Amino acid sequence: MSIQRLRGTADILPDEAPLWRRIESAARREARLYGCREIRTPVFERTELFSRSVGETTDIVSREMYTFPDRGGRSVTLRPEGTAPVVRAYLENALHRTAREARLYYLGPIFRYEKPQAGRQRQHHQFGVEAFGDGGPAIDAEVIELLMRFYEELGMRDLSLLVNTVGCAACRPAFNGRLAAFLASRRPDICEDCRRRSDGNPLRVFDCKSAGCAAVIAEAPRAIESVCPACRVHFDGLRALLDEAGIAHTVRPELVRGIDYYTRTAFEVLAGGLGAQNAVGGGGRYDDLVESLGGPPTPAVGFGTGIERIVMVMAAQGIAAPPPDGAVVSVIAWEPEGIAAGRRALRSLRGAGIPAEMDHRGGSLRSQLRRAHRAAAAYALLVGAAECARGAARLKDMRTGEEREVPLEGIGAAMGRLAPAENRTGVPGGRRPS
RNA sequence: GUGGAUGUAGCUCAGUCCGGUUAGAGCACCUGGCUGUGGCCCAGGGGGUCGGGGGUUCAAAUCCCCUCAUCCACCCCA
Repeated sequence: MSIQRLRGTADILPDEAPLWRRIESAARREARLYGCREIRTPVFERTELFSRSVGETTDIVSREMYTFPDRGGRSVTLRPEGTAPVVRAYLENALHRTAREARLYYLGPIFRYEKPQAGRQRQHHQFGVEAFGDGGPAIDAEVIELLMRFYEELGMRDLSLLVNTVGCAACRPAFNGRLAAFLASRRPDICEDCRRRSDGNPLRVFDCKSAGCAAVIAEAPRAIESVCPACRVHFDGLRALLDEAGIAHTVRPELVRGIDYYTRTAFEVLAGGLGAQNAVGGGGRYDDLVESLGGPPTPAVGFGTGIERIVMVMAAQGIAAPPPDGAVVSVIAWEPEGIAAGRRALRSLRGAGIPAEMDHRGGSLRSQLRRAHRAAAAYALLVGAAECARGAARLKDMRTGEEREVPLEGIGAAMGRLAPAENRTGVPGGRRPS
C-alpha cells in the first residue's frame, strides 16, 4: 500500500454516502423549519479567532489545534469548532445590522489534533445552529427542541438530555473563586489531574471520574446553587419551557463544557453505542462572545452535533440506511449490431432523468446480466441484433423476470411514464433482489 | 501525552505459543457449465512486500529488537 489517509481521518465511501445525505438533509430540513438560514464559513481562520474565543487554557486551544504559518507568515488554524467562525462572519458581514435576530446553521468539517479512538477523529463533521440576539430562555428551549427533533427524525432513540447552568459574567467569577478555595482546602484528597484543573478551570473537576475525587466533589459548592438571581430565573424558565415542549431532561450540576465562552445554559445529549465518547451533541449560551470579538453586546445560544457519532448511534440502534446509489436501468448490448443503438438508448434514458449504465467492455449477455443483477439495477434493456433490426429492444424487469419488447425510439420518455418513481436516484422495493 | 490490544488476499479471519515442503478458508471478483437471459448449484481462475526495518538461525508469517499504523481506554470532546 502506498499513500494512506492521515491518522484520524476517514473516507466516506459510496456505500455510506446515502446515509450521510439523509442526515444532512434532515439537518437542513429541521434548521429551515426553525427559521435558520445556512452559512458557510472557510475551514481555516486566523489563529487568534479561536484563542480569543475558545480560551487559551482550554485543551482545544492549548494542544489540539491544527495551526501553521501560511506563506505570508500569518498564523492560521483549521477550525476546531464551529461557533467562533460563525460569530466572526456574522460580525464581519454586519448581519447584526440587517436583522436584529439572526438564526444560522452550518454543516461541515471540524479539525482537532487528538489521539483517535471510538467516536473521535482528527477530522469530523458537525451540524450546528447559532441563534443571535435573543437573551431569553425561550430561544434556548427552541434550539434544544430543534436538536431533539432532528435526532427523532433520524429515528434515534434512548437519548438523554442533560442541562445545567454555568452562571454569567456577574456570578461566575465569584463562584469560581469559592470553588477554587474549596479545592485548595482539599488539595491532598484530590487527584493530580484535578489539582491542575483547580488552577486553570476549576469547574472541570466536576467531570473527574476518579473515586477519591467523587467524595470531595460531593461536598463542593455547586454552580447551580450559587448563580445569581437572573441566571436562576433564566434556568428555571428554560426548564419550564422544556417541560411545556414535552422534552425530557435531567439537571446535571456537574455538566461543564470544555469551551470558555459558555454562559448560563449548558447542555449535552448522550447516547449509548458510542463507547467512551458518549455525547452526540452539545451546546449552550454564549452571551459575551459576540462582544468580546468586537461586536455589540449580543446574547446568543447554539449547539453542535457530530455527524460521525450520529452514524454510530444509528448503526448501534439498527436504524436502516437508505438504499445504495446505483443505476435504475442497465443497458445491455452483446452483439455488434446493438452497440450504437444501446448508446442511443442510454442517452435517451439519462435525458429523461433515469440513472442508466452500460458496460462498454461488452461481454456475453449472460455475464452482462449478471453484472446488472449485482449492481441491483431495477431493469435491464436488452438491445439484441434481432430486435434492433426492427427498432426495438427487450425490457426486462429484474425483480420479476418479466420481459417485453419496447420501441427504442423515445425509450427514455416511455420509461419515465412506466416508472416515474424511479426518475430519481432511489430504487423501489429495496436492493438486491434474491 | 500515558496505558492495553491488534496488524496475514478487496473484506472477515485461521496459521504464530511448540521456526521446517509451493501461506490457507469463507465471502467478494473473473470465466465456463447454459453458443440470446441474472439470482441457486457445480467446476475452474486471478489475486499476498504475512504492516515496515533490522537481528538470531541451515531455515522466520512464526523467536528477539526497533518502528509505523489501526482499535480501545485515560484525558478531552462532537
